[in-house]
Amino acid sequence: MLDRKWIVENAQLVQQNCVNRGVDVDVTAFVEMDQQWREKQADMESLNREANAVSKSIGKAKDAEQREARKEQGRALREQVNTLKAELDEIVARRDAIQASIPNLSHPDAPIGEDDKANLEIARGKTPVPELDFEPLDHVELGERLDLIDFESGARIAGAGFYFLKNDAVLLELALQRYAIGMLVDEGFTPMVTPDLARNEILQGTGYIPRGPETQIYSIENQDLSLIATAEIPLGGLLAGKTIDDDQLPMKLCGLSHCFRTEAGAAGRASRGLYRVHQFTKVEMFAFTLPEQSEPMLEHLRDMECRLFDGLEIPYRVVDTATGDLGGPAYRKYDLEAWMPGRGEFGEVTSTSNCTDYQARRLNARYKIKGEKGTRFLHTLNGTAIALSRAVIAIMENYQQADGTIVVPEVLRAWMGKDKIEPKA
RNA sequence: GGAGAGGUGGCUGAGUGGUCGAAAGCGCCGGUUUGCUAAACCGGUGACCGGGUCAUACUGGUCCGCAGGUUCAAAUCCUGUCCUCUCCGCCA
Repeated sequence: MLDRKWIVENAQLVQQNCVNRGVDVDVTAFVEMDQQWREKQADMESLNREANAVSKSIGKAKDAEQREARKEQGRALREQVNTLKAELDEIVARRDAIQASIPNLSHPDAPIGEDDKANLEIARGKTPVPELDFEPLDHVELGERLDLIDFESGARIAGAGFYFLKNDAVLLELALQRYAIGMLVDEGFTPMVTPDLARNEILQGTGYIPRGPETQIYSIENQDLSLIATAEIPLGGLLAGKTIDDDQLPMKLCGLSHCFRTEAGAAGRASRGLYRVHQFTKVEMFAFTLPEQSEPMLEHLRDMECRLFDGLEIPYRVVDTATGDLGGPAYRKYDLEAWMPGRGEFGEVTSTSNCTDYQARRLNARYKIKGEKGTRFLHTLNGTAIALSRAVIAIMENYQQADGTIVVPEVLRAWMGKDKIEPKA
């Protein structure tokens, strides 16, 4: 969320930003409620002061009669405080609800537009989109022919959207994990295998809504826990409620986790096969930084994504996400979209966002500059290193050969122990 | 899963109903002393939300894991919850 005082002081700018992002928020109402809150707060504090004074004087009362009189006075005052407190709570609840729905500010260079159609292609990967001299198959077809993915059994065991990876697909997934994590560790990221579940409090702190009609999140019945949708959740939660020294920043982490998404109502041709599933494995980058470090860090995360996909020699484009497509916490976001011959179009494979202090404020993650007074909110960034399911699609489809086999990308051969995926003899 | 102990400031740790936002020590900051360093000595040193100020000063409130409750008054009593530690059971 944004800082309350800052919103009040920049109401018009905030309102305009909401418009640019296509979010319907009444900032004026927020400002009014904040004003009311401040007034009532002052009233309550002065009543409290009185009541405290009376309470203190009871211990020093001369006799029982005086003591009883003061007790009565104290009771009456506390009564008033309670009434006022109830009103105040109500105002705060409504005010905070508006505050929570206000999205982050947007980077001045982010393209302004309603939805993903306004996204701006800003770069291409090193590998050009190939001209195939045969009709390419999509990964579903390939997976079936080479016995790599068993959607049918996945559906029987857990429902549509679940799958078994088999045979070389498993080796491919493991090779990709090892490839990505290796490269990240070399760049100073601390690798972590995270919990696949998190408390709802942490989900909310990172900006995910655990329950409700539009939720993407699986929650555990009778427990205050949900399955994570991304390692961003536990990694962001790592510093929730904490204050760290500035000399520990920037902090670069990479998390390996499973990701679970309900994907309610998202079926369709474009989400066939592995493209949109309920569970997948992902290597995620995450960074906590000082405010002045976050913009260069976003470029760094994007560069890591490019290097990973250039290394795999997969054609892709980089997209600068439009304001209307940013989602609440992101100040700026880049997506990598890999060429997927089976679909005949680019498909999103990574996404990296600078959330500035928006996420940190909700998480209450702060830093302290040594020798200075006070604390301030960190900046947080996240970026996909490799989302296994989608990277697997890109590899299968781009590396398929006319003879139906799949060549293994050079950089993965050592990890896979082979250079070609072929039908079993 | 069962039994027990405990969660207090940056850290260690005292505090069982009012004089406690909290002793003491450590650490940290400033100073004195001192060939340098160290030591010693003196002083200062929590966070959050308001009011106030150009900014200070000044000032009100809240905070002792978290959430409730009892009371005029809670770090202290009660309930729930989370976490940590020890023992037992179970298990990869």
